[in-house]
Order: sequence, then structure tokens, then C-alpha cells
Amino acid sequence: MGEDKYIEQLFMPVSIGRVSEEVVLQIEAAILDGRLKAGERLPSEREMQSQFGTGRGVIREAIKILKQKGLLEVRKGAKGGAYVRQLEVSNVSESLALFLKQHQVSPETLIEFRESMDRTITNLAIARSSSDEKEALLTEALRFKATLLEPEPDLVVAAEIDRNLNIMLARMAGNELFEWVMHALQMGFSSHDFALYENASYRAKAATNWSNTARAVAEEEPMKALSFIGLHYALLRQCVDEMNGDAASKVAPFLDDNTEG
Amino acid sequence: MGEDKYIEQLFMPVSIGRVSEEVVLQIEAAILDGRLKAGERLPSEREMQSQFGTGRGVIREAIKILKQKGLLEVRKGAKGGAYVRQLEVSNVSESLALFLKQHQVSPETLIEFRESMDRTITNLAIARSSSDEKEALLTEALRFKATLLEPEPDLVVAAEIDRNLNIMLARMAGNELFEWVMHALQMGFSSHDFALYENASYRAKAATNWSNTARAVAEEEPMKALSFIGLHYALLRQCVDEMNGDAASKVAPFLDDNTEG
DNA sequence: CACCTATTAATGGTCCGACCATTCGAATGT
DNA sequence: ACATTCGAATGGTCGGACCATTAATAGGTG
Repeated sequence: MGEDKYIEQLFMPVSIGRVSEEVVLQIEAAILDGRLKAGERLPSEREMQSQFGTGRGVIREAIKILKQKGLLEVRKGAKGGAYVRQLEVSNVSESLALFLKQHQVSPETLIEFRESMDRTITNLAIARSSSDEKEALLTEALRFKATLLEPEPDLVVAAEIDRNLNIMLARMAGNELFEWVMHALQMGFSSHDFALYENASYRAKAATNWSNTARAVAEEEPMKALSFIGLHYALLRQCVDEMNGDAASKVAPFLDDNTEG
Repeated sequence: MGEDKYIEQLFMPVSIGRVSEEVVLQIEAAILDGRLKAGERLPSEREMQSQFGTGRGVIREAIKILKQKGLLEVRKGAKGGAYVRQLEVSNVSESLALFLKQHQVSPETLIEFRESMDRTITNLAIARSSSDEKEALLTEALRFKATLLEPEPDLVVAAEIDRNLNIMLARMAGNELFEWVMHALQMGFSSHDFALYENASYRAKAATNWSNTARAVAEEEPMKALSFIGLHYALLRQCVDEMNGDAASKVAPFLDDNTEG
């Protein structure tokens, strides 16, 4: 009974404007204020229907929206219902990826942004991460190289490792924001990364370069690491240019000289 | 009639899994594939109801979700309906702001990230922006300073100018991503910026510093500009620390010496 | 007693039909 | 020619019904 009282005080009957919007706002406010915490369960649709003094369709639409926002998780069946959820990066990532996709951001714009972030991340990662983390990064980079140097490399697996390497490095920077933004960018970027590994020549260079970068990080050599980062993006730019049919001669041909350090 | 045929081919009757999800996916795919372009109108709910072979509630929930994603705009009345919309940054911003709010990101995390971006942005802006843009930035910075140095400064207006200055600078970098990410961050950050201007002492320093930064950009002096950027964030950190009751002594007291250059 | 199975109740998912509110455009009347 | 009125299209809301899924419970079986 006491619990019913709490719940009854949680929501006010809807009065103004678009009813469903109002319901969304009230529930969202309750969550962000902490009145509803992660893991807690909202009343059933039919209960809220009477609490808000509205139809069930309105409640359902509101729940769907909040679910889409990532604030709720809906389970069906007995003991089902809407549960408050901890927001995840993937929600932001999806939103950004959708935006990038519809806006047709040029590859160069993405490359430039990511390169600038990678440089900052690399510096921070070298300064802040533990030696264990640095070792783990190197190990993963070597696995990446091994995967790509096989006669018939599994590009799907390689792309997955590549993503993971980027995320690992970002996490080592010790600032969640870098990790999240990096994560978000990769969703709107993966197609280009993929292109880099379809060409056997670039594939080898990029793989070697990643392991060189990881080693420089492990050895706490920021200048070396940044050099390799630069080379990575130079390769990526060259590859993208070639795919677009631009004259490859625009890029320095001596990029071919990349060898194991 | 020909148009009806097109529309009929756009959507397939729903078959698998959660029906509403399927409807969302089909419409979203049609938009992202370009089969539905911005400004175009979707069939009415009742038409889609029969095209998808489902109930109207399902269609409504799907439309609500796509509206929340920012892909659709819904108008009521005759000639109303769901219209395809161009995605805006604010969608990403809101998503990110919501995330930051629920995750209680520490001020230092945000400051650090923004400072690193600001440094990159400043370099790019100096290199790429036109002299007209640089002049405009300086003019706005001076207006900002004038606003803040009044006896009773309007903090709301000041905050607005501050936001605008940041966006202007980011735009001058010539890469939309910086502008967008900056825009997104400000929504989860404004409270702290505000704090900086509530204290009269910080207020004067920050205002002067912004105009110094803008002048350095206008004079194409990147090193100077970056110095001022650094000072801005040093001030912000000090201010945040003080508000948290931490020992202010942790910050160098000679930050007080900031004067007009 | 312990374990498996069938029943039951709660809940979200879907569908239907009705009515309201808003908006546009055409018909109508000055 | 202009203003007014009316009708139709459309989204918004409501209430009820039924289905599908799930967890808990009751009951049977070893």
C-alpha cells in the first residue's frame, strides 16, 4: 500500500498539450531526477494508463520513445514491463552515425577529425595507462598483424580487431569522452576502414604500422607513436583517393617504404 | 495512379518478429536509401496501415520513434502527415547531453576533452578561415567583453555570446565535425561555463582572455592563441575547484596576473 | 522430500472501431 | 474580389478485445 502511494505521487494526470509528449517528459524527468533508478520497474501500461488518466495507446507510444532513447528496456510476460536502463554509448553512437550517414560527410572530413583525436589520445594513453594496458595493446596489435598477413585474411575479423584496437587506445587515455566519441565515429566510418584492408598492399602496410604504433606506445615513445599515427592516416588518405579515381600521384610515392622497425 | 504504384512498391507487408520494429526499419531504410527524400510526404497512417497489413497503432508507434530520431516531422490536419526531415545536429546533441547527464561525467573530464578540441580547432581556424571570419570573431569577442564588464552584466546574454564564440571558432576550422561535437558538448557543459561568469573576478579575466584569444587568431599567431586557450581552461579549472570547496591553493595564485595584452 | 509438469495470472503486442481537434481548400455568399 | 462557411482529410486519443509470452504457482510423480 505504501508503495502504491509513492507511485501515485510519481506521476500527475496529464493536462496540457500533446498528451504523449507530456507523458514522455514526466517519465524522463522521474528518471533523470533519480526518482526512478536504473533497474527499477515502472508500473504496468494499464496501471499508468489510469494514473495518467489517459488511453493505453498514449502510454505505449511514450514508452516506445523512451525505449528508443535508450532510457527504458521493455520485457514482456509476467513480471515484465518497462525497466529503467543505464544509458550506453551505443545510443549516442547510433545517433551520430545516422546523422553522418544522412549528411554524407566526406571521407577527408572524417579522417581529419579522427587523426586529430588519435594524436591527443595517443599522448594521453602513453602518459596515463598502466604497463599492463600497454602490453595488452601490443599483443592485440600483433594479433591484428598476424590476421592480416595470412594468405586469405578474414577481413571481418580484422575489422573487428581494428575497431577494438582503437577503442583500447581511447580507453587508455583515461577520459571516457574520447572513448565514446571514437566509438561513435567508427560507426559512420567503418566502410572506409574496410576499404583500406581490401587492397593487399595497403593491408600489409597498415597492419605493420599498427604494431609499430602499439610498440611505440608500449615503449612510451610519444614522438615515434605520433609518427606512425601520421603514417596510418597518410595511407588511409592515399587509399581513399585511389578509390575515388583521383590521381594517385598526388600522394608521395615513397610511402611504399614502410617497413618493420 | 502511377504514384500509387510507386508507394505500393515502397513498403512490403510485415512478416517477421516485432511488427513495429519492422515498420521502423522499412521506413528508415527507405529514407536512408534515398527512396524517400527530405521534404517528401509519407502516405497517411491509414494508408500505411493497409499497405503494411497491420493495425494503425503499430504505424503510429513507428512514426513516433522515427520522429524522435529526428527523421520525420509530423503535421496534423488536411495535407498533414509525416514528412521526411533533414537531420539536425541538435538530435545528436540531445542524445549526447542526455548521456552525459545520466553518467555524471566529472567537470575535469569535460574540460580536458574540450581543451584538447579547442587547441586543434584554434590551429585549424587560424590556418583556414578568411580574414573576414577572423574579424567577425574578434568583434564578437569584444562585444562579449563589453557585456561582461558592465556593472550588472546580463549573464544569460553573456552565456549565449560565449556559446556563439565557441561555435564560430569551430566553424572557422573548416570541418563540420568539430562544429557539431562542440555544439553537442555545450549542452552537457553549459552549467559549468555559467559558473565561471557568476564570480565577478573570474568574469573579468575570462572576458579579457576571450578577446585576447580572438585577437591572436585574427593576427594569425597560433602560439599566442594557444596560450590564451590554456589560460581560459586554467581559469575554468580553478573556478570549478573552488566551487567544489577544494583547496584553492592547489592552483597557482599567479593566475591573478592576467591583464590586457 | 525432490523434481518435473501443467495451469494460471500478469503483462506487453496487436488490432479494431469510434470520436475529437486541427488544418486546408473548395464552395458559397456577399 | 473578398470574406465566410463548410466539408474532407489527417493526426490524436480513447476503450475494448484478443493474442503471445513469461514467471510463479499448484499439482502430480518418482
